[in-house]
Amino acid sequence: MALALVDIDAWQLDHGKAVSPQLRIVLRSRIIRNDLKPMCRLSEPELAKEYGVSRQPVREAFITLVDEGLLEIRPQRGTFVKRIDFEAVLNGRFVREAVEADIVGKLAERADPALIRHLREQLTEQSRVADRSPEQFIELDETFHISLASAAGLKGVWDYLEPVKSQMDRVRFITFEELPIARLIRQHTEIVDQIERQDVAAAKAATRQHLREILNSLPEIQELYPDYFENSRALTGE
Amino acid sequence: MALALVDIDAWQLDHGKAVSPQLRIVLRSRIIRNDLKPMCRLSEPELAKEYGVSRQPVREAFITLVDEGLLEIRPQRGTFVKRIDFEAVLNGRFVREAVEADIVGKLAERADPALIRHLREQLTEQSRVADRSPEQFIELDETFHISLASAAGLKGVWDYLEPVKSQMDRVRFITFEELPIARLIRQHTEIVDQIERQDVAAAKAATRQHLREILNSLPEIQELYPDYFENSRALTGE
DNA sequence: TCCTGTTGACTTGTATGGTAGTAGGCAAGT
DNA sequence: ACTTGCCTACTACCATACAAGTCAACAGGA
Repeated sequence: MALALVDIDAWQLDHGKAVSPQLRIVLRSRIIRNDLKPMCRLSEPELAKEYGVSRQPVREAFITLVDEGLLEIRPQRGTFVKRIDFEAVLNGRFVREAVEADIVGKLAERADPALIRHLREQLTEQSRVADRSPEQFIELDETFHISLASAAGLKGVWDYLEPVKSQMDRVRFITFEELPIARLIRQHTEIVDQIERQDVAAAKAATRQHLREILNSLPEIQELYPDYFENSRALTGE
Repeated sequence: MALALVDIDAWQLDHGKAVSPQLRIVLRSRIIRNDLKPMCRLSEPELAKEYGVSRQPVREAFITLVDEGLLEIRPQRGTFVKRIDFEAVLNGRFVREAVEADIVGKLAERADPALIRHLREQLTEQSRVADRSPEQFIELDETFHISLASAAGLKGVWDYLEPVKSQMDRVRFITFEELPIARLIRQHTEIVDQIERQDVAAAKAATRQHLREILNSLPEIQELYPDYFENSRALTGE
C-alpha cells in the first residue's frame, strides 16, 4: 500500500524484514522508471539469484505486480513486463480527473490560508528544480497532488489511485527529459490560485485541464516507441 | 481482474486450472458476503486441507487479498479477516461518486436511445426480483452500474473501481435483507430519466445522490455490529 | 529441401521441509 | 498470591524438491 518509488541503484535488501514486499517495491520501481522495459522477460530463478533469495519471494512479488497490471505471467512460458495499455492509461486519466477535480473542488470551498501557503511553498520548490532535474520534479509533482488529497481529509483516497497512477507514470518516465515542466508548474499555480479565490468551478476546470496535459505527449511517445504499447491502433481512436 | 462473486455453496475447485486464483476468488467472495466474518482467523494449513491443496496456493491467495484490504497478515501470529475500515468505505464512496458521476454525465450528453431501452429493461428486471431476493438485486445493481460504464466506452474504468467497491459491498451484505430496494430502483430510474432528457447536471446529481444512499445504513450497521468495524469513533465524524 | 517426431533445457505451478518468531500454560522461586 | 522463566504448540516466511507444460533445436526420413 505504501508504494513510493525507490532509488534503483542505491537500493539494497534488508534481511531483517520480510523479503517479498521489498522485492515488490524495487521491481515496481524498476518497471515504472522504465528500467525494466516492456516485453522484457523476468526470470524467477535469475532474479532470485541476483538478490540472493529463493524463488518463492520473487514469485510472490510477481503476483502482486500482476494485479497492478505491470506484469504478465504466462504459465509454463515465462513472466514478462506488460506493454503499456493505451486504453488503461486513458482510463486512469479519466479516474484521476474525476476524483482529483472533486478533491480540489472541496478545497476551493474552504480555501484554508495555511494550505494555500503550504502549496505556494511547494510551487517555488518546484520552480527551483525545474531546469535541473525532471526526475526530481516528478517527485515534487507527486507530493503536490498528495497534499491536495490530504488537505481535503482524503489521503486514503490516494491509495485507491496508486495503481491508476502507476500506468500513467510509466508513460511519463519514458520521456521525462522532455516534460513541459514550466507549463505544468503554471497549471499547478492556476489550481492554487483558483482554490484561493474560492472559485470551485474554475478550480475543478483547472485540475481537469492539468491532468489532460500530463498525457499530451502520449501520442508522440506511442509513435516513437510503438513496441512499448499494447495496441497501436488506438492512435486512430474516435 | 475478473472478480465476480461466486456462489459459495455450489463452488468447487477445478483441478485443471491454476489453484491460487481460484482460491482467491472464493475466499474473496466469502469475505465480501460476510461468510467469513471480520476478525475471523484463517489458518493456512486448515484451508489447504479443506480444499485439498498445499499451503502455498493458499498463501498466494492470501497475499492478493491483503492488497485488496480484505485480509491482514500478522507475521508469526496469524492471518485474519480485516475489520471494515469506516474511512476506507467512505473514501471508496467518494471515488465512486466522482467517477460514476462523470460517466453518467458523458452518457447524458449523447442519450443513445438504444442504451436507454437497454437500461429500462434492466429496471423492470430489477423490479421483478425486488421483493423476492435482495441478493439477486445486488447482482442486478452491479450489472446496472457496469452497463453505464460500458456504454460510455469506459468498461476498463470499472476494473479500477473493483477494490473500491469490495469495501462498500461488505457493508451491504451484512444487512442485505434490509436494503431499501424500492428506493434504489427509483434512483436508478431517475438516473436513466435524466440521461434521456440529456440534462447532464441533473444526471450527475442523481448519480451522486444514489451512491450516497447506498451507504445510508452505515451508521446503523456500525451501531449494530461495532465489532465488525476498525474504529468506532468515526461515528462522530464531521 | 521440406516435413515430422523426439529430445532436452527451459518455464511456472505445487508440495513439503526447515527456521525463526509469537503466545500461552505451567512450574519454580520470591 | 505474584512474578519469572521455560517449554510446547502454534504461526508466517523462506528454501528446496518435484511435477507438468512449452518451445526450440535437431535428427531422420520422404
